[in-house]
Amino acid sequence: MWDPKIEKAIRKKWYDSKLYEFQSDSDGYTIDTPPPYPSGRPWHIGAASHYAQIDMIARTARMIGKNVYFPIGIDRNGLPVELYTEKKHDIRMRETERGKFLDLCKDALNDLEAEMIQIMKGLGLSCDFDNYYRTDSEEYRTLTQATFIELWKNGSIYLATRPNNYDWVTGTTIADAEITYQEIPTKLVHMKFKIKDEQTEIIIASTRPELLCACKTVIVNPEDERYSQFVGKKIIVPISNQEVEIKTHHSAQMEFGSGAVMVCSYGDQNDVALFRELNLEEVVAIGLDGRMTEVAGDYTGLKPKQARTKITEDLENSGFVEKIEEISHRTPTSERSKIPIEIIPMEEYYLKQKESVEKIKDLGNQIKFYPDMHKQILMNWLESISIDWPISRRRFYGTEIPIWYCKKCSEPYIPEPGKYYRPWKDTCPAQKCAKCDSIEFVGEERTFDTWMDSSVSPLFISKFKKDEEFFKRTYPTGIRPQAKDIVRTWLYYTLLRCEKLTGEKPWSEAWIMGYGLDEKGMKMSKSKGNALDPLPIIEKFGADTFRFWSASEVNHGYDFRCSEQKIESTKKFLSKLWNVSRFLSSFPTIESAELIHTDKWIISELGKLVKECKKGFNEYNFFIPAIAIREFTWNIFAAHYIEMAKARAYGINFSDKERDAAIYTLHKVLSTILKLLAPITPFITDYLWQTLYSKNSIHKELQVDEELTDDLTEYTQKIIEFNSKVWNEKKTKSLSLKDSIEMKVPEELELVKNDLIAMHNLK
RNA sequence: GGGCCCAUAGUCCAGCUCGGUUAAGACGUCGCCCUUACACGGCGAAGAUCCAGGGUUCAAAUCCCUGUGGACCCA
Repeated sequence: MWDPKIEKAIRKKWYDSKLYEFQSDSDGYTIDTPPPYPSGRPWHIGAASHYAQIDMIARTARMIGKNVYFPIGIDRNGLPVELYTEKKHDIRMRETERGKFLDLCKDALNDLEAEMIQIMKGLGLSCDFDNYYRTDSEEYRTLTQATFIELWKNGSIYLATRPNNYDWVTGTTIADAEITYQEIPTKLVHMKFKIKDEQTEIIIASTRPELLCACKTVIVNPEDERYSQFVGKKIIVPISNQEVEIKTHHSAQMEFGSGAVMVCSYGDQNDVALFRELNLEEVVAIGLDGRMTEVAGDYTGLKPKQARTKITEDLENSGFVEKIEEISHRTPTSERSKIPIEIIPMEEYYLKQKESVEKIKDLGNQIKFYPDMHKQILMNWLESISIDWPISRRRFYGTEIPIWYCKKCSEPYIPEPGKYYRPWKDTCPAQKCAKCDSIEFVGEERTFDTWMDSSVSPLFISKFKKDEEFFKRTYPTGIRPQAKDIVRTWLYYTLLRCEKLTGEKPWSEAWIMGYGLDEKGMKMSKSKGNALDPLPIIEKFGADTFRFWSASEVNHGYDFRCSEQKIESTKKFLSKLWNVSRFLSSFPTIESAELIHTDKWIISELGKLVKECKKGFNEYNFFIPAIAIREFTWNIFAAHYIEMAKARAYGINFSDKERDAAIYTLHKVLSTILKLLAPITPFITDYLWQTLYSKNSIHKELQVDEELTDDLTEYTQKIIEFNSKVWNEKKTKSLSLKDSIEMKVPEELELVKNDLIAMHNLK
């Protein structure tokens, strides 16, 4: 029986002999492997499946003769490790000395990373573990900073104070791409606003009454006749008592609430747009600590949620409330901390992206997507880009923004690219300010959005600005494999950065995989508690079982369900393959033979299989070969051909020539199956290959090609039907399968008659 | 509100591009069976109004339209 414990020794042999080494001095096929983030156990089973499939891409490419450059990195920048470290040591980042905090993060990452690499090796990945990179290494961060410096110099980056998405739990700005929307139950408060100098009231509904103090106007739809008489008049905001003008704007929906909308800085992105468009004076009602500022009067210091409760009570007590509705509101929340974000004006660094949208569309169209439908995710995202990308973060564990400012005149100093800078602790490389000659500088304390690091991965692996010759040979790289959910972030930002820096696409192909879902079809996540830990599953059933499950479970590009039971049952196929091989191992291999019709029949079915597999390999869709191989091996080769050829292979009542033909064909078919399976299940195929056919690894072989043969596949159905008929007949008559029976082979099977007679012991 | 994908046996999934087979396979269930590779097996059985309605057609799971339900993305 196939024992997955053997995998360990096989793996060791591969890695020790540098079987998958890339020849860096000649042209290669480069995989822009996603550097996984070591966020701790359990590693997502969907991710494990994802990396297993990326490895199949590499192996497929090697088997068609490509010199595969398959680097692997670990993404180590960003928020998750900071939160992990805070929790682990029960400390607060901002209350800890920065250097010490960074050290603690680094230690945590090293532990998590070691475990992650063990899992990846366990999966049998054929990437270059000896030279794995880290996105927080001096070398990588130097590149991130150098690309920033270049973009700063060519004017692609600027500082601006704008209303930004602010996550007050983690204390940092976040990009639109880091926002997720959640339906959250909330109260829609219908408030009475009094028109100045009149005895009339207007009802205004809002989910954010705590922002009354930041209300600068009330808008109604220009078409809305109910309010036309009030347009231009002053209205008095309850509680805060400021007077604001009623204006018309098409964004006021007549059907929502009363049709009149209060505009505050800032309840949502529409407010932001209105403040800009109507040139309203911004009021900062919520501070960086996530609490109401002094403009909130009695509510100063409260968190928005508390202030909302309190102000709602006060409004009710003062008779300003008409009614309160319970509604479900689509609320923007931070992808990281899961809390509703606030929109707060802050100064941040921006990378221009609006101007690049058309160029990125072009690049996107130059790239072949597998599957093609997922290109649409990128195109949809490009359509919705409305502001530039805020790239600075008020966090510690990230690549530092390499800028110093003159203490006296605030002139920025940008260092030379090519070195790693830490302005929060390093002294400024400049002697004096270029503008005012002052000699004192203040280092920038902020770090980059981690996508600033990840988005240069194709440049890093192709040695951009480091090895010109290698870069020219390697870039644009071959393929970017990645998951569907980070198209709008990783894929998009990489296109943006690489376009700006090289003017070219970063890869020729993009391969987009779906998500791993739980048994019920829900997205798996640690927080929901439905995440499956891949490690014990791989240990229990072996990497090949896991890999074959991954390939055979679902068509490429679609989301897939994960269940341990399904993975376990996949193991049966490997056992089948093992037993077939065990049977064949009792026969010698034969160079050539004169085939009879039964042999030619299975060879033509084999040809069909090869063709089908090639189709799948060409699209890097391993579902196609996995399903086809299983079907062929189990239900045609083992069930029918082996049984038909068995007597002949043993040489019972057949000539030596006929015997040799059977043996030759058996080995021909099995060795082909092994090669076709090699990219999917590299362990068992290599083991069997070396046991039966060669001293060398199967992973040094080229993939089989179709051979031109007579097409006898029309017999397949007839053979299956006849065999079934005989088995049924014996069953009805309570005969054992080896018992003799009187049945006539139909004329249409005349060509394979002798094998059928021997197989069924026909009279 | 817009986009995208999906809907086929208890479960997963193929077939749909290019209309015509008895709608394939796997898992699970149920019978029978040790047949010199394999009981992690073999043989066999049950199990599908192909989401609904309409249209095109001699013929629709497949093409078109309209719904319904689900997933994801965006506003």
